[in-house]
Amino acid sequence: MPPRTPRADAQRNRDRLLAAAAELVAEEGVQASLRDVARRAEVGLGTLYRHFPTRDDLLEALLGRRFEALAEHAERAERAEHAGTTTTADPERALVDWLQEFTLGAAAYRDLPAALVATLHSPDSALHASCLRMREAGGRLLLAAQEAGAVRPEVTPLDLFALANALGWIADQSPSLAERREHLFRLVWDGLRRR
Amino acid sequence: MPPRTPRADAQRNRDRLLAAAAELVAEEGVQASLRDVARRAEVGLGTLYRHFPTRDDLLEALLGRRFEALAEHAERAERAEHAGTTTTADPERALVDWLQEFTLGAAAYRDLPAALVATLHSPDSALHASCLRMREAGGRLLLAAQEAGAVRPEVTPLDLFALANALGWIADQSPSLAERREHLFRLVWDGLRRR
DNA sequence: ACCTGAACACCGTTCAAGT
DNA sequence: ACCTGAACACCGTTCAAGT
Repeated sequence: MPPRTPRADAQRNRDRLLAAAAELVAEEGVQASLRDVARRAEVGLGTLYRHFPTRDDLLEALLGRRFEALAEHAERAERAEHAGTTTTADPERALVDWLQEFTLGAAAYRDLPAALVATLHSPDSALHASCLRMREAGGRLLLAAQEAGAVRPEVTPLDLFALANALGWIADQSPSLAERREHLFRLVWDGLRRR
Repeated sequence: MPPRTPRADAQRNRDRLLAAAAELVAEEGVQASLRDVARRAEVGLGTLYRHFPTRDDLLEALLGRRFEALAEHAERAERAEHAGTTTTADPERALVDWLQEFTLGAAAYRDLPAALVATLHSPDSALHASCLRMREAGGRLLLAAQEAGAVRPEVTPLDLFALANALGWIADQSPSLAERREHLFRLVWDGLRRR
């Protein structure tokens, strides 16, 4: 038998929890109180744990679509490069554009970068899969840019992941640093380019 | 009258608290439980708050010397450059060396970088003064390196502070990134150099 | 199947009571 | 002058009891 559709009240509670979490996490960051989420959703605390046994499960529900979109973005750029015949495919440009968007996504909420990096060593996290897919898609864009001679050969996909998260982390730590996000991005990016 | 020497038991408690905090913060990072610190010091919880009203007061007590030393390091290098007559003063080298040490100091404990960056907007923090002195000393080393044509003119002291903290943050987030600390430092540093 | 909230073991912070 | 620990208002997580 195919999976049954969930009971109507369960589905409703799940929706309410996600809406409440989206608000609260946007306001207070990844560390927002789960009790507050349940309260705002007007749902019992146990109900939250039933739907999202772990904080990472909740975050994955909030961010999954965005991360999938980022992976697809990279995969699309990759295919465009392979198909590049008449038009000059520009692997460097493709990587920069993607990296900018990735940096924004990795810092969608305050303290999200730390959660994403933690994912590296906890394969059971609900965020692990979508995070890995993004890293791999970005890694292939990196390789193309390196083969085109635009990026230093000793840069690894992990370096990219680390630096993008670090840039997102900085910007979320202080308003005066948030202003300098693009400037800092350019400085770091220039460190990755072949000279 | 000059300030009286503290009562012997008060001095003893302060020492015990600092010793316990040094251990615990080294083990668990800046967020270590203050209750645990008091317990390990075998001291009442109120005693901890009397000596260190704020977590930042405790951290300043733990790190003050180290930060002062870093500021002095930069100031020494600065004076050496001014006095540079026969020997070739090397402002770039002086800045890199200092920045390496600064990056290590800013990440002396897990999550310390976040506390230091927070200092930017909270002038009442106990960490503010020593942090500011470091930033200013580093800023003068930066200026010298820029005047020597070694570093891009659009890099600010705040950029330096932000990037050093970001590098320290990365290294403390995951063992596999800690291994790449020097490599990442070189990549970022090369982004700051004039090309 | 699913929901609820009390219960447990923790926090940070304050403050009345002691010496 | 300094120390102590109970008290308060919060957490995250679990689980017996309900529908």
